[in-house]
Amino acid sequence: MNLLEDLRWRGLVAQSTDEKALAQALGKPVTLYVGFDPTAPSLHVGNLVVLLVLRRFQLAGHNPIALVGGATGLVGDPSGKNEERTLNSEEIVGQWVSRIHEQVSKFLDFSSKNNAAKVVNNLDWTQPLSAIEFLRDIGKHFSVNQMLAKDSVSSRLEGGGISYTEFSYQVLQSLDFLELFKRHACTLQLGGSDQWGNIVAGLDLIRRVEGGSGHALTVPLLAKSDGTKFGKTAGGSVWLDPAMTSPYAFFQYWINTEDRDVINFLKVFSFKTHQEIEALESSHNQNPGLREAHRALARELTSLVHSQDICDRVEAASKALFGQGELSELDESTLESALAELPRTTLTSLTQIPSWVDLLCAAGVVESKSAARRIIKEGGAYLNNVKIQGEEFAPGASDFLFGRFAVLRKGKRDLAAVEYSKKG
RNA sequence: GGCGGGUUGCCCGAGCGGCCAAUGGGAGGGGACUGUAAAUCCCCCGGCUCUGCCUUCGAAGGUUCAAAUCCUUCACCCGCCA
Repeated sequence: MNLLEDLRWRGLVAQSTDEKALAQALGKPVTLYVGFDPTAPSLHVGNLVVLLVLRRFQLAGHNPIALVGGATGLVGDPSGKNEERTLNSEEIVGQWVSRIHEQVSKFLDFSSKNNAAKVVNNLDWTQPLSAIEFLRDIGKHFSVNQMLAKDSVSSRLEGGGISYTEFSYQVLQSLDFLELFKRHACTLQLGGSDQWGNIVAGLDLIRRVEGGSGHALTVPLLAKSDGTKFGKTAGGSVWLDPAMTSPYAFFQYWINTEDRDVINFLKVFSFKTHQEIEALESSHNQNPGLREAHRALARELTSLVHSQDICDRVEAASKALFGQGELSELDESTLESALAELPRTTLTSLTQIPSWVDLLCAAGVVESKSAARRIIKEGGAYLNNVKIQGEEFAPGASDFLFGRFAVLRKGKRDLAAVEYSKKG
């Protein structure tokens, strides 16, 4: 099975230019790119879909380029947005560029002899361009009529309006493709399906300027079966940066995947073979409660994004905290390392323990005292896995396991730790 | 530049002088049932020193015993005209 067939099997092909020509071109190594605009300090799991497709291409022997949009990030892509975005400062975008550059690099191989990866920044060729050059040399190749016809633009003309800035975005992205075509003989651009218009605009530009041809391949936007957005939790996006989404939370996100999505997610995110995935599928169908497929998914992604080591720790914590046994039956060091993965607060005294309400609040399990009271009243507050109803409850020194730890829980799976430590 | 319409809680969207912390839906949260799943049912969903008080309805002023609701100015958005 070749790469394209594999991608199709995984449900990773939304649209492509001439399929036969593309299949033929992929017969030998091609250079391809994917762009990531710095719209946040970190990539999130949604970005991972395309990034991992890029990795699949590299594994299949092709030359991957990850483009970080230092320029396009300053302008703002209207695709998929129904409102104009507020611009971020150059300083901020610059910081994000370097963080994303670093992040993207973790998924590609730069030391390969034959097809080492590259990371580029489109600011490098966009920055030196003067307005006049841009309008004469690039702009002349674009027909406003065609630009207006693009979904990203036309939907905005009907709805929230669009600025000249965002309207120009497709020109910048086209320029990127052209530059990479010229500099690195890059002939294929990958992207999410919302990028189709921008990608083919680039192909047009290459044809007009260089008389060259290339290919476009888009990846479907990943949807969950319940129709909600993939990659979001109550707290927001699931980020790849461990400082923004803890590895523990990251692992839990995957573990909590809905049953009907789990096999699909394995296909999309995992590098397991078809046989391995099919085996997980049948075991999942036989005994979904065992969550083998979920576990495999969580484990593979956590070790890929964080590390094997971190994954092991986090998984151990997950098992300990959600195990059937009593928390007090865990030994001290197991409990300690499990709690290390949770959000935590420290108390410096066991004689003046905050009230039950304050403790939940301080641990960050709830956002406010009102929320704490509400959750207590509803029977959703637990101390060391024991439901505590009644806000007058006063936690005492004896509630600290080993004299050191209290485990707070809201609902089924939202945990936090309180640690007693003299040092503070 | 002119005229008209709009800006409400996380989102959509009612309200058009007191009965408004503000109808309804969605998202979200909790409980029950399960498997740290889904579906279903029930409940909750601004904050606090919580039978009360405080801060919210684009911003700032004003009228009034009383304003999300009326007036003035400003900002932004949308439409039509120039």
